[in-house]
Amino acid sequence: MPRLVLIDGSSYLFRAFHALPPLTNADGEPTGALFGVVNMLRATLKERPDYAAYVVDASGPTFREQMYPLYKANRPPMPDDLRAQVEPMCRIVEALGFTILREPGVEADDVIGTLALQGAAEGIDVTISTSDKDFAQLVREPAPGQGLVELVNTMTGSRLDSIEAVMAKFGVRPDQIVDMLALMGDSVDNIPGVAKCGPKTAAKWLAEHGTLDAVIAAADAVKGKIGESLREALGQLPLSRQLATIRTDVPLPVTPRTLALRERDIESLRELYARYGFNQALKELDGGSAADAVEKEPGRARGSGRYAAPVAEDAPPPDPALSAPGEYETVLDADRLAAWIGMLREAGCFALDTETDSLDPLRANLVGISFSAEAGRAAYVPIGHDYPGVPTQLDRQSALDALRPLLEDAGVRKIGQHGKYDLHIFRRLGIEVRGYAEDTMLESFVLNSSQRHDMDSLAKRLLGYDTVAYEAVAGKGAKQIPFNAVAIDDATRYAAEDADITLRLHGQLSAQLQATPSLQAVYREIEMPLVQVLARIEANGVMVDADELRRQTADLSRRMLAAQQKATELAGRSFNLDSPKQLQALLFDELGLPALVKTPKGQPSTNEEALEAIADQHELPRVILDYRGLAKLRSTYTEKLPEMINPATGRVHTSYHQAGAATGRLASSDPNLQNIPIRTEDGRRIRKAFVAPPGRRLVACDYSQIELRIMAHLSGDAGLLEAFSAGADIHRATAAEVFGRRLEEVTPNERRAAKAINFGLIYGMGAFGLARNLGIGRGEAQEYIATYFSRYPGVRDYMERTRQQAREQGYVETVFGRRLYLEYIQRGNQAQRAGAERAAINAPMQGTAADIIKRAMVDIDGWLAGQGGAAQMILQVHDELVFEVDEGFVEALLREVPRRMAAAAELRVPLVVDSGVGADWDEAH
DNA sequence: TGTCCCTGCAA
DNA sequence: TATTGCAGGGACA
Repeated sequence: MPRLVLIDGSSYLFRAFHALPPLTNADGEPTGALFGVVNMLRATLKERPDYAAYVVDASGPTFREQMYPLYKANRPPMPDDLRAQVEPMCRIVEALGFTILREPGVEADDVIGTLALQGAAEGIDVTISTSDKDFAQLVREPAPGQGLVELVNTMTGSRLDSIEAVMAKFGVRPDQIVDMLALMGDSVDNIPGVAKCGPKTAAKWLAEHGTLDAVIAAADAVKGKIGESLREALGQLPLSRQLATIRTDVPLPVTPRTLALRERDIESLRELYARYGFNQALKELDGGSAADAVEKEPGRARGSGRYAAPVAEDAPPPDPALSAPGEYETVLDADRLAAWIGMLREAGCFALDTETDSLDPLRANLVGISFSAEAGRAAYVPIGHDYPGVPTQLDRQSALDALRPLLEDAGVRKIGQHGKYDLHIFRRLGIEVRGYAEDTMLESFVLNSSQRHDMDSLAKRLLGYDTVAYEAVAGKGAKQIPFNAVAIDDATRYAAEDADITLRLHGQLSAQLQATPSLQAVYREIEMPLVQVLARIEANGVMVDADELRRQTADLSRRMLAAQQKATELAGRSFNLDSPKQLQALLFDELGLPALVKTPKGQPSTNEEALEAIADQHELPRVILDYRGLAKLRSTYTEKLPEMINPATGRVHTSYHQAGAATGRLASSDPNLQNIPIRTEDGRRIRKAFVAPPGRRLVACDYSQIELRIMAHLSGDAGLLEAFSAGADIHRATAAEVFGRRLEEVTPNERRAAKAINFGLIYGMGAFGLARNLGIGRGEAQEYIATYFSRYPGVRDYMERTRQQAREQGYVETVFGRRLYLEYIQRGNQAQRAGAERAAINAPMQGTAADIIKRAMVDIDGWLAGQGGAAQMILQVHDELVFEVDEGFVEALLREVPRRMAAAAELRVPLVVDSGVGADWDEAH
């Protein structure tokens, strides 16, 4: 949605004049207010509004003075030092590309009010940039076809973007603000009000009566001194209300659409900045073009590259404050720590980061803590540095004890970058961080999941800033030293910057999120609540029977050896069975077997499909296939999992990546517990090693066919909806439709084919893929697909709509509004576009399923918190949740969890949850 | 030592 | 020429 920024120029000028020291340039001209305003405007430009206006008061009387001659009568004349800055300010504002508006007869407020409502009505999101609280009366929430109206105060960073936010700040709704202002009066503007009535009283009355008129009507009933004051003021109140009302119907020579931001006039800016001594701004002008060039390098494509960064955003101008080193303090004594804690508490919101000696949050030791509540200012508290000659640091326990009340205070909001890591560190030190409210990694993920979300990338992309690389302070590769061996001065540069940058990133990212309420909701209602849930699951871990795995390793080893001997015999020479390259030479060159499958690089493939294809021509391929299956299980699972047991807990703790999969799914690593085998007998045995401790059981609950159900919901196809509503076996029902059978006539083979079709549809399959999967001809596969679509026309239409939508807007959405941007859908080559279309088909289903289970996890976690530790969530595998449960609590859990999972979304088909109980994961599944 | 390639496990 | 991931071993610079 386009955005219009309306800047209340007069209010900023006054604020900056009084807030900043009386600076002058080399010629002695006053520049303080100018400096403040220019910085504010450059910050505004960084957010790249589509339209912008800088609104100031014209000279001469306004309608308010005609209405009430005493209006603003006691306002002192503008100081000369300020007056002198007005003209240069206008020149800079012009040169920056803003339109300046000055309307005689009305105040700047009325011009802003009029444009704001016009803009919102035209579907433009409007940001009013002001330090004047009276504008709260204009706040509007977005409606269909209409933009929102929000307030920001760039000086303080505060933002009022919803009715709720206004309520929180003033205790009344935006539409009650004028009534409140009338009751309170305003001594600065000389608006009369009720004596002794401040915001609290006004809000109380309005909460009771709703409107000023109702308060007036009920005035006789108000008791006490304040009641007398109210009755005395009655006559004045309607006038006060009128004076406080910002007009929204002023005839203007412009409309929002005529306020497009102009190209900035570099030459004039250079001259003006030089004249007034704005060196940082000047540097930005000169450095800007170089930074742009750097940023326009293509982003690193990831994975298949079917989607990646969407429209390459132009590099933001580098933050000038970043070109100078930030004001970073090393905190080495208790007094400074106390001072910082006081500051952070006062700020109410700060960025937090920890430094440790390991990447594994369940093993890492705390080395230092950094925080920042103001851009450019940050502190680093070293507490675990350890090298010859290290300065005296704060004692770790006393530092933690000092920080604990702040960190555990839910009323003080913390901002982090991948804060789940820091939550683990503090939890292991006995501190439960509360008020973990913002995570820049997740903000970035929700805004555009296919970009990178590490801090270095974010800083580069959003701030045009190169962070101090970890390698620069700790070295890299074999020479890397643990962070506790890094010199404290270097550590401060690195760690304090992390907190500083996190805070700045949040400023940008939260503003971007505000612009899209659906994304804001995904972030606020799904991702942020999930952070603590995932941290708990990771901390719980799962019990693994190492002895069982060792027995399996021995068994696998024995069978691998036999296969190896057999293979050597068949090949007539020894070779490395693990080497695709050697295998390729042996099979296709020496033995002359046909190479029917190619790798993506064009080499003859030795993968399963290729070996199966030649298994009837030679004995060797079958032996290799057997060997491979065994080797995979041993190297990836039975050997590795025992090594992953955390000695401190005796359990295996995976790590869930919340910003891992572009569709919104979680990913798991170290170890990956989302790909434990199940399909073969040998593989399934590994699940027997995932066990419950004595007195407990494992309970597994999984969604039945959730993605197909989502397809039914999204497509609205009558046949599919009916099948699910009737509780049918969906693959059997599909087979009956496609093959023209009655349900009971469907053969196992037909059901298998139907299942392949159903899954293929979820992945955007074509006839070629289905043919290969089923081992049938392309023509036959095409017929199946055609028949499927004729039986389920809603699905066909939905797929076409989705492609269309993806092509037109560049992204697709889940039921809950999560987006996946598809860069290559518009500008890729043929293959890339086709790939992007398949991803577009898949993402709404996969992503909605991810949204649903995430919601269920948050809900269930809340429920479990009240169950006294009788059960814990220990695994998530995309459509399945696994719990470790006291034996006596199993029944209760089975009553509650499937119900809550099924209730996590209201679709046009029921969500069905299956569950199982056992001593190990295999039994429970 | 770091990186790419091939392979294969899960939903 | 079927989606999303993680990870192992080999090969090579």
